[in-house]
Amino acid sequence: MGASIRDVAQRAGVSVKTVSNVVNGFPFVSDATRAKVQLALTELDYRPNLGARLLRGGRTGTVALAVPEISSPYFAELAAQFVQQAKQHGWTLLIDETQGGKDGERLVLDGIKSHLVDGLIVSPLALTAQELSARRDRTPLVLLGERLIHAPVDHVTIDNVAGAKAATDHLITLGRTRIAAIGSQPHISGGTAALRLRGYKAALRAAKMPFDGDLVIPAKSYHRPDGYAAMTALLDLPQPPDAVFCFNDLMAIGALRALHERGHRVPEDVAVIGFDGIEEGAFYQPSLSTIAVDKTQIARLALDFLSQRIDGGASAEPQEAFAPFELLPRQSTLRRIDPDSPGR
Amino acid sequence: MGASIRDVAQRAGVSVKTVSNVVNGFPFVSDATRAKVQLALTELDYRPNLGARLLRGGRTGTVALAVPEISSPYFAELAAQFVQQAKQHGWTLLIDETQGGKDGERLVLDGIKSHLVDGLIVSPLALTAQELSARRDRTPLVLLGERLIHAPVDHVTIDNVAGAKAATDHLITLGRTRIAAIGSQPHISGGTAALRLRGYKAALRAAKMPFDGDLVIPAKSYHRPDGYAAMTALLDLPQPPDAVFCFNDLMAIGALRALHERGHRVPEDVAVIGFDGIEEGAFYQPSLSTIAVDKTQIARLALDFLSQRIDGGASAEPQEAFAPFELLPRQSTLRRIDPDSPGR
DNA sequence: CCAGGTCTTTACAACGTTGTACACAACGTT
DNA sequence: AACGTTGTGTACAACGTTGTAAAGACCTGG
Repeated sequence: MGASIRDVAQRAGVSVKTVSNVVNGFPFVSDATRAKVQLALTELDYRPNLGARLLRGGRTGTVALAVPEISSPYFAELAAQFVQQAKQHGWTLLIDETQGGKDGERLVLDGIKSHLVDGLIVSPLALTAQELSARRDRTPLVLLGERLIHAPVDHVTIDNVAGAKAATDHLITLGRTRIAAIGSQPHISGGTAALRLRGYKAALRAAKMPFDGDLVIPAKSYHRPDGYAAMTALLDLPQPPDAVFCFNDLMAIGALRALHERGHRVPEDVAVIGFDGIEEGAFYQPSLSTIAVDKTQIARLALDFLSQRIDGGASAEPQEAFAPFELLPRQSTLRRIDPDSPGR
Repeated sequence: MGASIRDVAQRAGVSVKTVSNVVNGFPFVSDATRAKVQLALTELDYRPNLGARLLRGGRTGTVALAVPEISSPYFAELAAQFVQQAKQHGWTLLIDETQGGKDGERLVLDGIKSHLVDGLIVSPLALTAQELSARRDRTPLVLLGERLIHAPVDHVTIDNVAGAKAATDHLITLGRTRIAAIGSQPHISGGTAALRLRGYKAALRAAKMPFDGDLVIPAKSYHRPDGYAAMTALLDLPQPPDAVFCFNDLMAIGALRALHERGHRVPEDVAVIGFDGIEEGAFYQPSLSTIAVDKTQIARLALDFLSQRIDGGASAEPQEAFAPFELLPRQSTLRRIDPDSPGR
């Protein structure tokens, strides 16, 4: 066991409370005693017991981020942003993985480790607004992503409809006429997939282009193999598309892979654009055009919300914020292009 | 505030200790009282206060994993393994990022959040054995990676020399004669880079091939742009190589990108192999040959060690374990190959 | 020299939990 | 009838910290 505040007090010849005051920077401590205590503090290598502090009603200085899948580049990069930004708030970030299932998400929300974290940021995939409202735990919470947008909880997202529309518009501007979409999720309403599909449709409508249901391929898990399979299916159509909007970058990379294997040129035969802006896309061959979401902003906004909640800006209405996105046209859509210097 | 054990006791009409006994599965509680308490427990939605438990000397059920960079695919995939395996031990995993610096690593080791975690797994980049031994914190610790191999601490790694030799052997078997290496770190001794370089040299020696220092390019941070820059430098040599062994997959992908931009065919003109076995490599164009390390095993071994330490297999000598690796030959080295089905 | 203030330090209680020690009942054995 | 045994429940203290309240030290001005 390490030294307790009691040991320090004894060594410095003062009361425990005085030590506590020094440790916590309480202003009214004379320089003389402060020095004595500091000395004892370092001599004994004192480290406050977080358990006791926590019990006393304090903060742990820890916030948790729960994502569906930490090995997915988008979430890994997002988590990295959160780690850094959290540091600036003086927080340690605890990263957890829900594995996309209801159970995992409910577990986190129900606060397995409640009391251990000061706040919670969750990127839900499966949970419904109903289940969310039923939660008992009182830990401050911020949601990420687009589900549950009507839940009574702070929420950070991006404008998925606008992003999807921008992606599709880009393909239209290039003169493509049969534009496919990969990643719809017909059985889930109100989710990211539904919003991106809406943006896709809106762009087609605005350009007075017909909507062809055969060109919309559903996907379950948004990984590379899903994009690969979807693209394969599209190429098997009697009339294959000349452009594809994938609802995330990972599927876009799977699609690019399928196109190459089947001997189609990108972007000449088929243009491909993704969504997310993961680093992997910038270095892929060809480099992947994408709608890059501002992960730094997402982290910043979410942590600001959380900070407010924790510091007791209590009563306030649930807030919502939108992080910006950016169209990054790269080789997978731009025909004539000098090899852009990688990394961008 | 949630209900405390006191509230439950009152409602059930028993003492607090009895409630505690029920909660913790203490055997000598009659079925009648047990039922009463259970009822009160669920009615009040009781959740034990971890702070108090912790203070009382218990465990938190949390272990921390500290990696240099969570956004790097290798570490993200590794972390995902740890999350899952930790779940099987009944632990929650706290992921932290040291950002590769000494300060970050020392901070973790010195136990900012000591008392909060039952154990610690650290993948050190910068810390020396000396600094490690000086640590005061008594939290059980397991190291990952190859630095500090002589420190008095449990350690999980892979045989980097053998892995690097296997990679280089593979290139030699293909008949390559000018084999470059990307990723040396001349100023750091005993680290991963040094070991992989040693394996590379051993393979050359065994094949009676000359060692050419010009073909060994140092790299600082092991990211895609580092591989890109290194490959560019190699191609500018009067006698460029016909094969490259990159010390990790990310740099290999950067190298592939550079080769493509300069119009070289892979593997016909230059064969490329990486190290790590990240998912990204399987889908790259061309798919990346690699030495795939068994991340599942790494996580399992490390958590087993930690489990032993925590459960007080105290006195035991520091242990060391090696996780297996596997040569995965793919398109970036194999000349004639039907497009291998992606994902492997 | 004292009242009243400011600055500094302290004793005490409380946070919620569990280990220890003990009380009490019910039982079977001498 | 007295005894130990076994099973079931309880009171109390302690873990390390900090908020509260109040005591002590030291000033200042009347």
